[in-house]
Amino acid sequence: MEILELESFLPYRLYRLADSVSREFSKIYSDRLGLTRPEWRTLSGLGQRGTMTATALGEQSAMHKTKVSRAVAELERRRWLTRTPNENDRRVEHLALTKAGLAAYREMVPLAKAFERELLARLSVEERAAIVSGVAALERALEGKSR
Amino acid sequence: MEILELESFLPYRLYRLADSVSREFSKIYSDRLGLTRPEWRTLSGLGQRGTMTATALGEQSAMHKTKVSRAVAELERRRWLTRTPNENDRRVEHLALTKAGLAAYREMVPLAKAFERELLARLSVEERAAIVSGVAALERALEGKSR
DNA sequence: TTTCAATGGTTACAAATGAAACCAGTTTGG
DNA sequence: CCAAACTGGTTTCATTTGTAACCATTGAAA
Repeated sequence: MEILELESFLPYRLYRLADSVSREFSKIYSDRLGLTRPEWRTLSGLGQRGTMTATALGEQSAMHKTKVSRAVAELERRRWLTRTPNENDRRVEHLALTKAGLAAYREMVPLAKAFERELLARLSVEERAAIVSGVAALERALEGKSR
Repeated sequence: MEILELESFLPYRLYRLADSVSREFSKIYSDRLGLTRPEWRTLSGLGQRGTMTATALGEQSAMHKTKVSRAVAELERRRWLTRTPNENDRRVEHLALTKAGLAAYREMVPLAKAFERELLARLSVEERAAIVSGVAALERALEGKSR
């Protein structure tokens, strides 16, 4: 009978790997700042780009709009971001970090970079190149088709 | 000010990629058999190994024991698996697929393999080698440390 | 204009999840 | 023996998630 070896099945391995990395990383923003993943991504997107609409945030960070909506609401509650209505189109709001939000972002950036660095430091030069280019290749392969 | 580029941040890319692949693949077992991911993994684990305990299932397929418990309950409800109490240790149950469960498994295996094949077919030989060895390298790097 | 489809964003509801408490049963150390 | 401490597995409860319905506004078409 034909069997499937789960441990070698790429979708499974990929998911498991991502999950485990993400879980590890989440300790940083969760333990430290009490953020959820959508909240962290929102903080990160706004920190990086300055000002964005909720839709743009969702596109940049691959989040469903309800996730964005809730994350934004929570960060607003903490007074880490503010909304500014768009003059021309009153459906749209521009989101930006406050001083406090920016401070949190600034605290996170070096931690995130260190995390990534340390993760990659456990690999050899070739392995690092392999994972980076392999991921990039799969990303390209999925463009359009998925999502 | 130091910023973090989310789109290049490995944990994010990995998660996004895995999520997208997994979502795509889930259509197969979800649309076709109405299974959730934990259920699919349970089916797959038992199909592959024949008989397992819930704990073993959780280890093999990286699932929390509550997920396993619920997935097993659902597959049992469908009469796709049966439980047999362990003689020596009455806390333990051995799980195995029924005829119907096996039939579902047999239906899934070629689909899963085709999915993986088609995904990899979009990559060049080098890219395929890169993703496979990169993932393997990261898996090794995480052994022990995480989870 | 008025209507109708589309868009930005929020909300309501149901399902999936994780943490912790729990219930057997089992082992270990006095 | 007997009382912890432990283990396999389930259940409860609070939180997170996704889908779909929704509201307000805008743009396009008639």
